[in-house]
Amino acid sequence: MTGPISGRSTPLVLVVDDEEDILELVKYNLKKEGFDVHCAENGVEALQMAKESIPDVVVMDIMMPEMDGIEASKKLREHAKLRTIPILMLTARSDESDQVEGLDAGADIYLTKPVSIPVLSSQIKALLRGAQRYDMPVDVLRIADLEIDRDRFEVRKHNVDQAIRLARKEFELLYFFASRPGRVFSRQDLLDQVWGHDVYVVDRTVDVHVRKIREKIGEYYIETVKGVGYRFTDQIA
Amino acid sequence: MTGPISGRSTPLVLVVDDEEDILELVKYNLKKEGFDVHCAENGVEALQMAKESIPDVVVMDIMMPEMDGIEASKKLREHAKLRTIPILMLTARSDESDQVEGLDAGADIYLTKPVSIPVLSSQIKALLRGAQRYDMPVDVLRIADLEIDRDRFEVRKHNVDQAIRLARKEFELLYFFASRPGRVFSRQDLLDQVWGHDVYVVDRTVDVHVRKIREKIGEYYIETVKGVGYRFTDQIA
DNA sequence: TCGGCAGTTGAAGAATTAGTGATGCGGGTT
DNA sequence: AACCCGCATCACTAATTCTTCAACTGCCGA
Repeated sequence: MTGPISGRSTPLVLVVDDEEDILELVKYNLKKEGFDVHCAENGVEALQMAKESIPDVVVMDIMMPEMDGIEASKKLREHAKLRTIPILMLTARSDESDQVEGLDAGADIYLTKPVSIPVLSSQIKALLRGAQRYDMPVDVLRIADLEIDRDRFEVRKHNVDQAIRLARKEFELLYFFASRPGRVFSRQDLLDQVWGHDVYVVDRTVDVHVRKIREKIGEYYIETVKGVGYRFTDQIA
Repeated sequence: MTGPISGRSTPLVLVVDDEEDILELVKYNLKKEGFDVHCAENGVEALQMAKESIPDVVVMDIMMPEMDGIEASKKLREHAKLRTIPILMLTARSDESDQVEGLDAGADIYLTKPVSIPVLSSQIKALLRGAQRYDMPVDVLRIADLEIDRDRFEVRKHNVDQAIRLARKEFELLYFFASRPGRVFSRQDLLDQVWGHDVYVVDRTVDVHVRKIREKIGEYYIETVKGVGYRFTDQIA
């Protein structure tokens, strides 16, 4: 299960539909898939609930009494706190112009009913992933001429057959850098993000780890920005 | 038209399909919709192209020779520079398990052929919007023909590929100026605001930093106002 | 044309910041 | 218990940046 951006342990999905049996069906199945689910029966209610407990994704029928899905999307996009919530729109009508209208109103994905639960679930996960692609771990991260292998805690260089083994902290630091090439991070940033907010460590410790990484993989990759911090080189793919 | 995250004026879409007539059709229509379009005929080629000119969205058929869409998605997600690119997957097969597999491999949206151009276009725009919402906010000040990038701590000039690196104080001073174009600051103002109220430094020091900035980015940007101080040019090139 | 401001320039020393080698501590292993 | 490894820290050295100063240049008015 992809973790939600909110920091919740299980992502919260707000499902909005006026047909109660569909609502129940979706709710039941999404819960089984490991989501937390809140429900609303129309746009007004949905907006209300969204404001109270900010969901990670909204799944919404387009045809509803009171306030339809299009209108509700627009309202969601107006609220600063809700603006970034991905919206998945559902409809019985497969009318193409509806679909375009829904998307242009701010929906991220448009699915036509009947929708299968596995598909819905995967789409929701895709939306959640989109919200935090930077943190989505891959087993092998490729950058410059490096393959950074998360499972093995080692780094391979192109045209070098011997894999390079890094210590845990060295690896985590390198992985963090390599996921965000070109960006400069202060020592404190790095301590907060790689070591953890609550850890008290002298900031020059970062230097020492950077040195060890450089010793092992080469000087080239991590650059010093004097007076500011370090960055992973942006040169060359 | 939604602006791309890359900073390009028109979003670049990479379309990947092995059927050449479909490729042409999609290309033609997306261009008409205002996108820039690159094409590839299989996963290998797509990966190659993506690395060369990083697209804002990838539209990919799932069934392809050489390397299929699923595999290509996974590879894209492995590359640090490509992993945040949204992927829209297309397929002739409406097989549900394919769809789930595609999404779980890292696609963001899954559409079944035949797909209408307006829908495709709206989905692409939705993806671009989504990427803008989620991607790390970039802290870039654009002025004149400069991009002053605080995340990367460097300055880029339009039509110059080599980024310019300034020392910390130079950068801070330039950023201060560029945030307030046209306004004149006395040396003392600058010392107070950039160096800090409590710092005791001779005011001629400012001159030296201005000189170094001019050496690095060009004479044009910071003007001398005799008897008063300096200012960032008003005229936007 | 000759000072005289005011800004520019080059160079040198001071100050700040990063790199380096070594040390100590602990946890896990042999 | 002795050892190895990973990690944090420190003291020292090296490198870069910042500041200062003084000489220089160009413009303006007397």
